[in-house]
Amino acid sequence: MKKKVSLKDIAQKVGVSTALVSYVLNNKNIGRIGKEVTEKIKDAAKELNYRTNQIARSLKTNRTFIIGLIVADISNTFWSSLARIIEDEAEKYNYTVIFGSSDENAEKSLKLTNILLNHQVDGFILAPAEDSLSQLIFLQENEIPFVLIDRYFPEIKANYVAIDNYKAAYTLVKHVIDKGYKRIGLITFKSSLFHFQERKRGYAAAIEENNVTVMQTWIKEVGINSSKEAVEKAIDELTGLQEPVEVILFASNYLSIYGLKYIVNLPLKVPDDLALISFDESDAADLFYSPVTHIKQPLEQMGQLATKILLEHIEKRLPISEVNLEPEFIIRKSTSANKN
Amino acid sequence: MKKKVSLKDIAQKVGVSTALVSYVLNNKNIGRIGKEVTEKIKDAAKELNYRTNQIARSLKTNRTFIIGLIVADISNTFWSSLARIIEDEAEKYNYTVIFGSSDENAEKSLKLTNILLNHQVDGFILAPAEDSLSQLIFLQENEIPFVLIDRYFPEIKANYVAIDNYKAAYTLVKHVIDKGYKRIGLITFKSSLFHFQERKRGYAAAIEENNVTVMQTWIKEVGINSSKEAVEKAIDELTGLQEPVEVILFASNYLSIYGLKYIVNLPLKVPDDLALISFDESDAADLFYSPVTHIKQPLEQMGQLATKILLEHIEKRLPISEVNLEPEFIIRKSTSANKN
DNA sequence: CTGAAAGCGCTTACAG
DNA sequence: CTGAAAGCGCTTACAG
Repeated sequence: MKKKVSLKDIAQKVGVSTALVSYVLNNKNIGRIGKEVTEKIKDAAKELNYRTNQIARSLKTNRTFIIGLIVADISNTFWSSLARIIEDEAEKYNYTVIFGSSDENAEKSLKLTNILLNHQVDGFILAPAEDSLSQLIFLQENEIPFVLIDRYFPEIKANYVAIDNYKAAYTLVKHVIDKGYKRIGLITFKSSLFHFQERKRGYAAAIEENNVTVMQTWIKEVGINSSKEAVEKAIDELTGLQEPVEVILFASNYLSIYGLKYIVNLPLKVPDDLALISFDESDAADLFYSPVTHIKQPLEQMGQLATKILLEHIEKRLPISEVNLEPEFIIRKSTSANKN
Repeated sequence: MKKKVSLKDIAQKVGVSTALVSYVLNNKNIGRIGKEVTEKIKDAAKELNYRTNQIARSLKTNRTFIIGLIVADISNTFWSSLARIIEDEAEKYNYTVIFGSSDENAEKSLKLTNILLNHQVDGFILAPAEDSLSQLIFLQENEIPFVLIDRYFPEIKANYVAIDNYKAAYTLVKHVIDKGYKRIGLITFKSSLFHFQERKRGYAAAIEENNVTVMQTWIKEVGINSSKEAVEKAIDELTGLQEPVEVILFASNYLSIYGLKYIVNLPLKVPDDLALISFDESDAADLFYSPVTHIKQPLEQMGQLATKILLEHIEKRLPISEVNLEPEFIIRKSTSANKN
């Protein structure tokens, strides 16, 4: 790289101190510095194509205007959509985003957090992995601002933006129960993460409220980084039961995409042989031959609010924001058969 | 934020200079510093939970270990998949990724480039927008390493990793011509970007080679940030011609996703009434009732190579790398009708 | 109204 | 073998 032009270069050219140049270029010269000098400095800056070295500035000001975003996997459309919204919102406040994918792995997320911390990010937007509570506590102890997104940790009081997953799952399952379905399967992740537990709890509550006992064989929990084969196996088992399940609830878009790609090639037909409900929208759910009834999370709001809350907390000490957003419940063809 | 512990804190605690601490913590003390002092310093660092301030280091070393990634839109699965691959590859070399979405807009991309440059990124991986050639020339003049991904600018000699888009389009169209199709429509972007021009050229070449003249009414060019309505209108026009088109080629996944979501609700049936071919894979193309024959770009290779080339160029001056990768041609049901 | 000086937290050439 | 000193490129409290 060519050597860069610094304040000093401008100062020398104009014949003033770097201090003056800094003041002028940062518009901190209101009613202080003579108009002539100001002009000269601005001209020189333009002529030399000066570019402020944000790193030097950050070292002095203790602010980088970078926020760290740690998601499960940036290549998943749920997270990449959120990333885009966060990027746009951050940009409004002149912040830039540096990101990392944790793969739902606490070790990886710790490593990422440390790297981003070394880069002196001003704060984090996080979708923490299982077993990463200690990392959050560490951030709190060090007074580093962060906002949880999509997720919630009941053990600590922290900023978060999410939906009520219990209610969302309950709504989905209640919908099919009202249609007359009894045997309802769940494909979810084997995970202690609160939102997955809540989804399971909501699922079970809706069923039991209807005086049906949830069979353990109805619940399939796949490893959080499972391949599609695990999902396929779960579907086979649920539909191969002595009394096969009449509905399958997918607890995330990741699961439903794998599931739909498998079911599309199965002889059984949706919704007549099997009804489908799912968390999260996806192109797959839209273009499946029987579009899937699902819960659509308000990504726009989630991303924007998370960013806003984070930036406010970076600016000043504020009380914790705990935000539960209302998801959309979208009814499609996959639950349109009549069981009554 | 709490005040951070610095080298000075460790130095004071142990009673040595910060220089010594720096040497020890960076393992630059081989056969230099006494074992005892080394131990003491390392212990103190651990005890105080020292974290090196990457920003201070960068200011001194002129290296941030951050690469700037500018794509068209991180929420598009093509770019987010690439982002993930680049993230993983970069991480192997201890680099982190800071990203931005240009929305195919040269002004926005200029702004992004400047911001990332201010943050002193060590180099860029870029999918430049239309009319942003001057930005690339600027980077070259300033000797800032970059690699183009997915795109190529014939006007300059620069590192790039892409596929041969002419050949890819030709292959797709040749496939349907061999099946007996004559009237083939193209939905692409109104864009001077080289890869889109090449796709159009390959499309036309395959048709004309078959002694058919390409009708101007077969080619629909929508604005590069069009809504889905523009794609829908294009489809209506192509299928509503006096002599309707028998095949539609979508020049990107963005176009085909919108297109498929529309066509799925149309009375005409794929592949019998209309055959479909497309660039890029997608869940939509997979789950469309008649899965779509397409060109699959080797994202893994593209991302990894782009990252490797960039990092090598950051490390040292090297000759330009121009890489054309071989895409996969995937034949599916959408072109399975027999026209002969 | 203007600017010299100190300092942010590192690294490293150099002197001892 | 060890470490004081300079300096990366900024900002800003403070003195004049």
